[in-house]
Amino acid sequence: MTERKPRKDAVRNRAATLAAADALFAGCRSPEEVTMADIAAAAGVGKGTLFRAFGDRTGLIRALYEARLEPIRKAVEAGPPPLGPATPPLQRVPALLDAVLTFKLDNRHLALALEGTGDDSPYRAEHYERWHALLRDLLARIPGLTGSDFTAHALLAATRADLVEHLAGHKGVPREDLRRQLAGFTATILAAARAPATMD
Amino acid sequence: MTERKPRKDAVRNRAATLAAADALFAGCRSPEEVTMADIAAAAGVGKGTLFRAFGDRTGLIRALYEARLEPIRKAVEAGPPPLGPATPPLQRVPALLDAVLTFKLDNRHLALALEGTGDDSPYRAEHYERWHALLRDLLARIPGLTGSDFTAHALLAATRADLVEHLAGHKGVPREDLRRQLAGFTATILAAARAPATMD
DNA sequence: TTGCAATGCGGACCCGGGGTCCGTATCGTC
DNA sequence: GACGATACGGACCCCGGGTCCGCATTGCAA
Repeated sequence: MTERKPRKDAVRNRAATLAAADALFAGCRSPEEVTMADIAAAAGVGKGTLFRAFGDRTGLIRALYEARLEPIRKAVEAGPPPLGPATPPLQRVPALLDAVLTFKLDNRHLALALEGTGDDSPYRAEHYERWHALLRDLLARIPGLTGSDFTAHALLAATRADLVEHLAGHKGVPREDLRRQLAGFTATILAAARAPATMD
Repeated sequence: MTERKPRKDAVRNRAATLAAADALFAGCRSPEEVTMADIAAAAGVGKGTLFRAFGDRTGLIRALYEARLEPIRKAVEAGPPPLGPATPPLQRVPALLDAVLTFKLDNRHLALALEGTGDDSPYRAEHYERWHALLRDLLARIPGLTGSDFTAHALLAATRADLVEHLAGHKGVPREDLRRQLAGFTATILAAARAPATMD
């Protein structure tokens, strides 16, 4: 009912804008130095068009981000192990976190831009909710683990875009090292499930 | 040599500005809606004075933040246990993290404002470096724990201002609950030191 | 007390970027 | 080919961070 098929030039412009924005963000040190006018110009489009299509800056970035995230989302929702739903929690949790980390490594600019919008916290984004809920439920199914809700938040916090950027970008930690570190950290927590903590 | 004693009105204005800024940040939902002009007006001071005293917006916020942080810093550097240097790592690490969390709970507005400046990541701030180095060294002294550097980052990430705000502010998690959750999480990691993870 | 640098004050001003508006061009249909 | 609906684009507005410079205060010295 509220479904109006969009005009052809609209879709083309939308695609052009996304491509241009992606390129610009990828080629800049800080997402802040990419202005909306830049993107419009690079896409060969007027600013009005850009704002009509995405609402505002955050909308544009979010659209880019989710487009990139799509394959991973699918792999998680209905893919083969170790990411897919048929995997037991003890293997799936590390796989999920590694997927998130890998994604942020591959899309540093986007993740940074998204978290850096500043209008509201990244925790209100729906994709964060999804990741968190999934992780929490998996953790809850692991016997011996308590505080799955907070633990899920904490694990995801270890993959925050600016932390990844700081370690991989600024400090020069190699990709595989970072993955190993996160895997080790995750394993530490999961291992504790079998030898429950005594808060002495 | 480069030490010039400041004029009296300068110190008074500086103090007035800090007080006004603190009050304004405390009374607003989002730090973004407090403008420099607002602060200047509330302090009964011109914008020029404000920028002369603190350099820029980040400088002001940082000054506020560090002033508030001072007592904790001292307690950590040369205070009694469990925060002081005489405490063995297994007790001091949880104490430190709880202190950080408590501080952020008590100064949500400041912490949010500081992380939200957006000009560069919170990981470049010197106080972050201090916390991280201290935590890392403590963790390194715990036998059986590996990856102390990353673990320190991850633990601190669990106390990020916007996460705290999301849980305590938006989701309404009570203060004591949050502290317990973080304590539990920390304990989980420390406990794993005695029963090392087998990354099967 | 008065003179005189030096230091600080303040608010008018600038600038750059996000977001809007509306006359005009394009699309798609009849 | 014509005409309503839809989208375009860039001039325009607004607002906030940061600057500048003529003027006031301070503090030292005579």
